[in-house]
Amino acid sequence: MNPLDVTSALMDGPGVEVGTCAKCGSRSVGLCAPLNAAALDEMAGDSHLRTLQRRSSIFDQGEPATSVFTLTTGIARLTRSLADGRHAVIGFRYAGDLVGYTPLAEYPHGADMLTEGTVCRMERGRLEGMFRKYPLLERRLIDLCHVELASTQEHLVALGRFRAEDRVAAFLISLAEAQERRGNPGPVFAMPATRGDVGDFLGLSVETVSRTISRFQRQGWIKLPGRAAVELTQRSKLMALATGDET
Amino acid sequence: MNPLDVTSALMDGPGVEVGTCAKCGSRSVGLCAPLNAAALDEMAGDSHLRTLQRRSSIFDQGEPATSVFTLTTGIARLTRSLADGRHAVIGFRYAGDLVGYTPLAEYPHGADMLTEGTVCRMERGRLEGMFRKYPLLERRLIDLCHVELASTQEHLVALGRFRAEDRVAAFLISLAEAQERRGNPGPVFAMPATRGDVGDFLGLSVETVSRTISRFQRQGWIKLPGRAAVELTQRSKLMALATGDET
DNA sequence: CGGCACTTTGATCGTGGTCAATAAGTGTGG
DNA sequence: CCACACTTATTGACCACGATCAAAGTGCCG
Repeated sequence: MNPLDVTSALMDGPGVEVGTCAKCGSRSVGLCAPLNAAALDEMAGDSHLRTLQRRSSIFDQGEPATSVFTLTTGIARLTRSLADGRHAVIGFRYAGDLVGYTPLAEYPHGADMLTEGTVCRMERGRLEGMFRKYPLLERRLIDLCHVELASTQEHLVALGRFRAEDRVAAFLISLAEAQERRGNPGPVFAMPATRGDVGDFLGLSVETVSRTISRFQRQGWIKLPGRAAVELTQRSKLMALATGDET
Repeated sequence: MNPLDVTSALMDGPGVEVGTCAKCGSRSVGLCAPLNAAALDEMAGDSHLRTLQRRSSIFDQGEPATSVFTLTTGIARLTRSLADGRHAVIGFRYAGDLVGYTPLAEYPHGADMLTEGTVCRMERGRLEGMFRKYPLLERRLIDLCHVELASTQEHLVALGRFRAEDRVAAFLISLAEAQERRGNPGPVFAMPATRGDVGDFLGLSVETVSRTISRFQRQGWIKLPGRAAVELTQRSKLMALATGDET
């Protein structure tokens, strides 16, 4: 397991049938991964594709949780806000990830787009109806949730016990790993999150994130070949910080 | 939703049949809540009760995840360790809670007892077999997991954005709420966790936890009527800190 | 070009960590 | 029963990490 997973990690394993969602047009890697063609068609029939601009909201914290979404393209940010305006980024989600499923009446967090992208929306009730018909779907949701839980717990350790430098290193590593799992071979990875987003994710101020990234760059551990890109040139150094191997 | 849930919160709702697990002897509030008598019997037949001493381990992080446990009496602590020996407490679990279920090959965290208690062990494979027979069980597991996820995300916000005082206040509130949900009417609650445990849970040092609790006591917000007990005498003050209402 | 959002860097300050010493429980064996 | 060891808690002194405040600097889009 890697440090500080920015996204749910369970990719198709053995025994997973691969199909294509008619609506989404993309190979199903998320919730629908275990479905066959007929089931995929049925899922697609109940769902609606929507294009979203950068920074637009998919749903807000506290809103009635009536829909679930599959992010089909783009990168999203999950946020939790406090009464006084402080807020935290609790995770990032990539194409293929399921967003907004909860058994609670209201979304416990908000979700918005970091890049422009598309989501596939389905009524929560319809999804729950599909569960009865396709038990594999329910199985899949359990697995996805537990993997997400494990990665959230790693994140917890990072916030509770890592220093600023370690957290930023762990973030960069997990960013790279998430994209590698999704087919980007590197060594350059997309980083559409601003310093502020990263700070809100890691419990740090914008300035500390900026200073730490500058330092990594000065040390030759990373390069920033553009506004929204990062290259990890000395990944092992970052990894050492991220895993807490020595100090 | 309350700040910083120390345990999974989904109690029996409408439509939940109530039975008694023959093996555990206790009313089923956790995973088995939706099962009828026959199903409970079958679950009980596949499970084994074990008594555990204080500080003894239920399972270790990294060990093959072959069993799942229902905590039937006592309080447990979930921990995650790093290579260098640092470790964090990622949650506390109470009687009725499911512990150790994961789709991963190895437990992503360890679990040990804070008090003496008993657990009801079942082979993971058998549980998964039960899923096929009793879809309600699978449904229940999804719900439990998502509620746990939401509470872990709250914890994340607390570690990322709360000051030491706020975190300790949030912890005390959630401790009380967890016990109230389980039938302890208060105003005195059990606190078997040491200052060290609390520190590892909140990302603080022992000294900071001790100082903060001392200050709360001096301010008359709490009382400590014994080694492992706490009474919240001015809950609203703690609540204000915990929710981030004003400063 | 101006306006805006984001980033970088510097200076200063405060929260909370670390180190250290003492106190208060808790358990064990003589 | 007390002596002793051991764990846990408390409190103080000091210091460092990272927040905050402030001010340029850098793209980017209308």
